[in-house]
Amino acid sequence: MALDHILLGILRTPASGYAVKAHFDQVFRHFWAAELSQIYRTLRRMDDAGLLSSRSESSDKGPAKRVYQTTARGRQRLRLWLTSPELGDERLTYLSQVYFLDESRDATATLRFMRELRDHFATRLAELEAIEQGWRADPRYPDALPDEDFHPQLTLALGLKKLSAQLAWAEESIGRIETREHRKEDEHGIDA
Amino acid sequence: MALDHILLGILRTPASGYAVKAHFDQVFRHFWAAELSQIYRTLRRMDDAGLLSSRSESSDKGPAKRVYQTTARGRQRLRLWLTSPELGDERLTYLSQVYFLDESRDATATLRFMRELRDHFATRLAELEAIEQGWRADPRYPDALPDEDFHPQLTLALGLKKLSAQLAWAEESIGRIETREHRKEDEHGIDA
DNA sequence: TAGTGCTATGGCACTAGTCATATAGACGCT
DNA sequence: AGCGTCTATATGACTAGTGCCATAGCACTA
Repeated sequence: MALDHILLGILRTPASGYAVKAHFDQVFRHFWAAELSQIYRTLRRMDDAGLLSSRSESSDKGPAKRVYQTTARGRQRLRLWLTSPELGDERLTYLSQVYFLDESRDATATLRFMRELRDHFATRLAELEAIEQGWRADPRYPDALPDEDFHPQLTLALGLKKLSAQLAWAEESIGRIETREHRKEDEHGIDA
Repeated sequence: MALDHILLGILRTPASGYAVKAHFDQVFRHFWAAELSQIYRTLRRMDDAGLLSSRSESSDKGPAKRVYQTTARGRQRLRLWLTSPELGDERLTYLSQVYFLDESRDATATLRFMRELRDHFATRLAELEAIEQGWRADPRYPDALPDEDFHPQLTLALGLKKLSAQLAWAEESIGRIETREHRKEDEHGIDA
């Protein structure tokens, strides 16, 4: 039910399904993803349920769009959702891969895997840092921002911290794996 | 398809569906969760597909169990999966809640939310640290561990780093929110 | 011997989400 | 006129996963 509530939050300012998708891709990218098909279906369902209202509006650059907005009941529902954190289990596929990495006996393959991970984290971190740079232009950044900007800024802060941790871990791990490999080679040399 | 491959990894040593569930709850808890119903259906499907083999075995503490084991084809499939990291989008429900936290106008509610988050992270971190303590008993910890223990240890290392980052973020955020509230009160005092 | 709890498997209804595809208006390009 | 691209909405088939429930063996104990 998370997507439902996220839409209630976004649509406090009116937008079309298409625009909402853009919002996900740009703003929510680092903690939530959603497909258009899923968005449209959910919007329709929540409109029927009276949590969103909609009106048709002509677009200047395409066909008519359906603009949704959170209703009073929707806002009520949103506030209820915000009373307590939802802490579902995280699913980190790449970590389960790391867990079994001994199966690929080849150390080169293991290192390639870990370097790919590291590069991914580095790229994502750079993206978030670019966003942060944009924020810094505001003299009120970070703690004097108005409430509606302060909280998004908090999510950015965690994104930066987490990605830094992940990147540091990847780099350390690569170093540790390399050291292990060298030691194995040395031992092999002594054995031979 | 991640669960499929995780099962291929786990079942390199034979186990029943019930035992696999215990494995998830204990060892994989911090990066993957799975329900019994899902596990049983997946095991059955992969047995049919020839990626797992199974045999019936009597149990010393309950009814007969079906013991599964990864086949040669299954191992092949597992190795293929390990060639490149799967970096799907993370979905952090609590972060989307934080994003909209300005909606609950009440600062007390916001702080309660963040403190609940902090407590959760602290608990989870303590759990992982307890597991780490167990590992430390081994004189080979951490870098001289054999491959099959070294890689699980890497996943634990990331878990610790990430949770530390999350905990630090939660504590900083609480401090920042409190400071904002005090400033608001002061301003209100001056206004009045 | 009845109850409780753990071991063990599995079905059913449901929800969330993906991927492919269809339709169509507006605009610019060739 | 036709083509590509962006805007815009939507459906159908499919996959992954949850939550609830049914069944049942076995051990312990009150």
